[in-house]
Amino acid sequence: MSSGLSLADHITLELRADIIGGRLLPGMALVENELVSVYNASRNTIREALHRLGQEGLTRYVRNRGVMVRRLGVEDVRDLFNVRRTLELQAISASQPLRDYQSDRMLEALEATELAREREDWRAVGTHSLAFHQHIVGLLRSPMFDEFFTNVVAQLRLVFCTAPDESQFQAPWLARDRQIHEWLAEGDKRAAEDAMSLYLDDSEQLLLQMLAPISHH
Amino acid sequence: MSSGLSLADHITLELRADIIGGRLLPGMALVENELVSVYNASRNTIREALHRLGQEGLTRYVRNRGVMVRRLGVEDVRDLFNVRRTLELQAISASQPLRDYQSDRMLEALEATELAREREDWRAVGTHSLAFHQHIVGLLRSPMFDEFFTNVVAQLRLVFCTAPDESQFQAPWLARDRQIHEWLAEGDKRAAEDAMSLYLDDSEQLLLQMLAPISHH
DNA sequence: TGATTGAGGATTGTTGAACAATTACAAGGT
DNA sequence: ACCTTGTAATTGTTCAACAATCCTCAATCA
Repeated sequence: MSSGLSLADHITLELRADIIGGRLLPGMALVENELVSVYNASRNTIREALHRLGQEGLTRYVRNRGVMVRRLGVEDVRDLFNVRRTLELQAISASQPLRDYQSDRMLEALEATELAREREDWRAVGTHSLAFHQHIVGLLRSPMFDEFFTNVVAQLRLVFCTAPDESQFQAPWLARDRQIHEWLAEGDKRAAEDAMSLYLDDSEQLLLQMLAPISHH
Repeated sequence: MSSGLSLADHITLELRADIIGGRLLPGMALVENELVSVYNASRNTIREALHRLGQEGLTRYVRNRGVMVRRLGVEDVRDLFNVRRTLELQAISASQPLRDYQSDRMLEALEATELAREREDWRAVGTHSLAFHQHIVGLLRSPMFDEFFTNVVAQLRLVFCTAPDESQFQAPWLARDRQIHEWLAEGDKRAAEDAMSLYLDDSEQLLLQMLAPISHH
């Protein structure tokens, strides 16, 4: 067990995977005692993990009432896309010509998206597509933004959990991602930026109207 | 003690204030047992507070070795200013005409800076000047960015702790802040953006050359 | 009926002590 | 000088207990 990670780290990891993977749905309560028996850890360790998830924005914390998987609303999604627009568009417009390893990492993400689509694993499609966008933000070369955007991505995946599967292939997201990468690789930042801007608008629109029916608290 | 805040919250608050206020200097070890006797709290509670500060980037955590006040280096400062440039310049260039309450909040911060300068409280000068810049970021109207930038500001204040006091008044920062506000209030975003860009460049330059001598270790 | 109140139970907040695991440091042998 | 080794200090984790708070739901009263 000398994995270099503390037990609380492991539990945080597993809980995060369960939330992001949709096995723990928004609104579900995370009761300390239950988790104690599930993970065979002490309450203190569990608490540490829960607090951490709270700071990542994956859970909601109410004093004396505990932790529940966060339920993201219309306002939250708007904020998330404000952040995406600011960071992703800035990353493109301020980017130097793509280095090989940067382009390669993006291509890997796009390939993985393609594979996931072929086996109709829509959750994985979302995951890998977001990985592509994380690499876009990586163009800013800022460790702080990288870490911050990791949380943004996690919260977006949480929104996807609320979504019915079909909505994933309503639009050719993958093709648009590829197009953006293409333009970036060619050095046509203007085209890439415009495409990304439209992409984000459409994506936000889709999520918002998917969330609208669930607006009654 | 029904302050609505948990004990761990209080201790986190006090520790953060001590770090940012320069009473705990970068490199100092935060030993759990010492804090237990200082704050009359149990180790678990202390640990919770320490972990939280770590996630804010104010402390460094090494497994099995504990927590120490973070020592920010040249790379960290460069990252911090990358972030500042991205957010503050974008906030200005994408801003709507200033609402009264927005302008008022900025003016309050500038007045407070002025007062602090008159009583030669250089730490307070830095604090209130940074509050002005936090309000700039507030123009983005993004709760996520607001929270994120709060951490950025905290880390910058940590850098100031390393600095000798004199460096605070080498340049007329306050006048430049005022000028930026002026241009913003008049709606001249271009001028405000350019001034802010220069401001950030100079500020980064100053901090970097102040940090250069301490680059060993 | 309908609103209020008030146990009782469940859950979190906090403590204190204990032990294992890891690290730092110094003493001693080669 | 270099390598062991042992001891102390510190963190990692567990456990059990109790206080504080909140929720539920039934009993009470207008």
